[in-house]
Amino acid sequence: MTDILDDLAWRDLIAQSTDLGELRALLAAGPVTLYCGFDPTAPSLHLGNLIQLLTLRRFQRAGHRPIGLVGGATGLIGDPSGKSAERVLNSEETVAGWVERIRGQVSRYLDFDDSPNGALMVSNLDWTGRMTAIEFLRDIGKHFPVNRMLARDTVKKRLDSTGMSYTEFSYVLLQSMDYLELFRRYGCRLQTGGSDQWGNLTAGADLIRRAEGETAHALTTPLLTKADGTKFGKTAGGETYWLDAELTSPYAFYQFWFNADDRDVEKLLKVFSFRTREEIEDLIKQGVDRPAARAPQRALAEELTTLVHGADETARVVAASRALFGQGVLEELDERTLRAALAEVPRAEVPPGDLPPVTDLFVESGLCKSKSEARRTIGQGGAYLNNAKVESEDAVPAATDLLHGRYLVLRRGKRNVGGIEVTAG
RNA sequence: GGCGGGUUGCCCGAGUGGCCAAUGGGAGCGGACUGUAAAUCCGUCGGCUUAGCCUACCCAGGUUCGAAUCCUGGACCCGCCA
Repeated sequence: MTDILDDLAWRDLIAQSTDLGELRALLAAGPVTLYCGFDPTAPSLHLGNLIQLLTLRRFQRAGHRPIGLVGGATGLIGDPSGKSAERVLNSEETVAGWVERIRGQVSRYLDFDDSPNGALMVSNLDWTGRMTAIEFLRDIGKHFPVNRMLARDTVKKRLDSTGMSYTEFSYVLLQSMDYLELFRRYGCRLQTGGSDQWGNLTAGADLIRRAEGETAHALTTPLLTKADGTKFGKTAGGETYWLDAELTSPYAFYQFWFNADDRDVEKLLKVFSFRTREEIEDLIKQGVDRPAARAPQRALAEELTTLVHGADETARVVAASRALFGQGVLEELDERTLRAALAEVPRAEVPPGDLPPVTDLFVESGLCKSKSEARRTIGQGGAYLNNAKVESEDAVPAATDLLHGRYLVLRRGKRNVGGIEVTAG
């Protein structure tokens, strides 16, 4: 088996770490218990969190025991790391709801069994909830010199600008206490996270050394950036790609990977794929040799969509993508697949009877913002009805155009697909 | 408090009485296009019942046949001086 640290290094997944040599020796000596925390700051985790989830999974596959921690307590406080201004506190009920959802998401990527490296799930509310303020201040607070806390980057930046409440100032104590608690309960000796978490991770390792006189490690992954300069995991408009099918449809999720820039695909495969180094290098080569085949993008999209949404869902979105982009013959699609495909794209319903003009349908489906835009698109030859170019601005679909008696597939340009369904009447 | 400059379409920014739905750049969108990629080039880029009409250049009034452009009042922003 390849060394887990070598593998992570090859994948460019190591940004900062405490003593790497020591960590390597520790990992070689036997199963190591490690953890990564996920704060409930939204109803779902997103692509950025996925890197951390997969890192835990990689360690588990290498024979180590991962602990997924959900921040039932820390989510109530708000991590100031990387934030330029104080955050608004979420209500306890809201956070509690998010904790449950995120717990389910984290579980999905780890294997829970009775083996020595079976995963664990915890919430830090388990040990902070019962703690008194006096205990916290005496047992934990005593180990944190204020002068050192003030020197932390996160704090310094905020003191120079908008300031920071005592609540957020204390955040690092809670997260450090989590590490100490997991060290005591499970012998946890490694905490992973994104590079913005470096301060929090090392603070936890420090606390373990002060309180227990033992060495614990921290390892961070670099922040991913895209070749075009936009933030990884965000749409052009800044919208986030979520792991929850309700928030980001599996279709959109699949399309995100499929559309990956050639310049980014190698990086993405290394970071997200569980394929071996040889397989990944082979895919990259295929991409270079025959870019038109989009082999690396396709492999990446299918692997990640399967991982996050399951094989059935992936089969559906692959079929939907092929059909909607004109590679399959729409008329040959069975109704179930067509309906599933259209469920993934912007669409509208129209009442039975005479169909409205194509321009109206483009607006109603959300493909165009106004009728002028729809007319313009048709004039520029970029409008398609059932994969056939719309030739006239006055075009009106006929009843015979309806697929399975009730569906129309609209497309704007090469990539934007929309659907129309005639409501049952 | 005094003096001066500014506020234009998604963003930046030109426009000092009719030729202004408003130059130019960016973003976006369509096409060329081989690939649902990038780059490049071309086109497009307020709305509508589209030979026309409606709404728009910070807000409210006014002058004028006609105002983004002139006048009056107001709001906000920015410099310089106290």
